[in-house]
Amino acid sequence: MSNEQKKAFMEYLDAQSMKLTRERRIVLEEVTRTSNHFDPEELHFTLRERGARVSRASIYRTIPLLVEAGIIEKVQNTDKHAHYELTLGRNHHDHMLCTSCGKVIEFYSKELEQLQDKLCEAEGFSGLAHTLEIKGLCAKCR
Amino acid sequence: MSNEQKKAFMEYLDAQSMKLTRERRIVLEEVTRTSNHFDPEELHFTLRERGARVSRASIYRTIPLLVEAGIIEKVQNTDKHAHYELTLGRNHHDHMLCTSCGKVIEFYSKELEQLQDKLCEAEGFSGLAHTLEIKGLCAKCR
DNA sequence: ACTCCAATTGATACTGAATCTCAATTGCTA
DNA sequence: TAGCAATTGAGATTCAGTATCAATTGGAGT
Repeated sequence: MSNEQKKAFMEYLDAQSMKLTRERRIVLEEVTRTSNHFDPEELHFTLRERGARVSRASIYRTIPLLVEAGIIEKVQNTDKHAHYELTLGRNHHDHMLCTSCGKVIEFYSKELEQLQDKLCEAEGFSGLAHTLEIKGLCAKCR
Repeated sequence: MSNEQKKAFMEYLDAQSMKLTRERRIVLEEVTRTSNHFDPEELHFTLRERGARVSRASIYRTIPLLVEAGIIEKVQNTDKHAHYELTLGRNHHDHMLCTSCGKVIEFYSKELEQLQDKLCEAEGFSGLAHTLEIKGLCAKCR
């Protein structure tokens, strides 16, 4: 886990008069350690496997805090349950999702970002965040 | 309801050896009649109010058929439950969502579409559909 | 380092959207 | 018009996510 992420969380908690508990530390560590994408149930299972005792309730309670602290973001996808990804300390990107094999391609385009800013301006809209998901077939599946 | 929508549904059902039942007709009519955006529970309630007897189960069973038939699309939003919007017979567009007042701005940009095609090509990806949602503040709320 | 108390936790109950079940009903094809 | 596969409705079920509340704990103040 980068210091940046831990620092951001501690600052957030402090600002809210919240405590950095053992459970919150473990969740943050796991989120930043393993993978970029995760969902709450999977996280719970992984922690159980590794012998870290953190209840399901605490995981569900901690995730929104990490979102609020700007460390993770909810990913928009078709699935019924929520997915998240680590964002703090990583560059912004959008997603292409292969509907055949499930592959996720992360991509970034400066041009795209600029165009979106232009479109927001045209509507008098102040854009803060966006999610773009393109569904289709990856090179292998097409 | 436009003929185009009814025709598309009948063709889809036929191709799947499915029947155009009273219930499916009522759901299609309501979806195309009222609004662009809706969710299943709201649809159920509205139909009850209007005295049309269609069970919740049938509504939940019909919606995926309308999606498959290309008549409606699931909308990606933060909410916990699914939302859909009428798409067949309407032009493609993306959304800006005001996080303060909830206002939804629909917009279209040819430039944006072309840029996405270009980005897909660069990844060897065959894009079929996309959703872009920009969150921020509308002109009034900013 | 110790005390104290509000914040937090875990176990479990609960909620609500969505799906499944199955006997009764109904489109459609011949 | 008959016949049967597809469909329906009512209610049971699932499952992600939330709420409850007694027991525990972090950390500010001393």
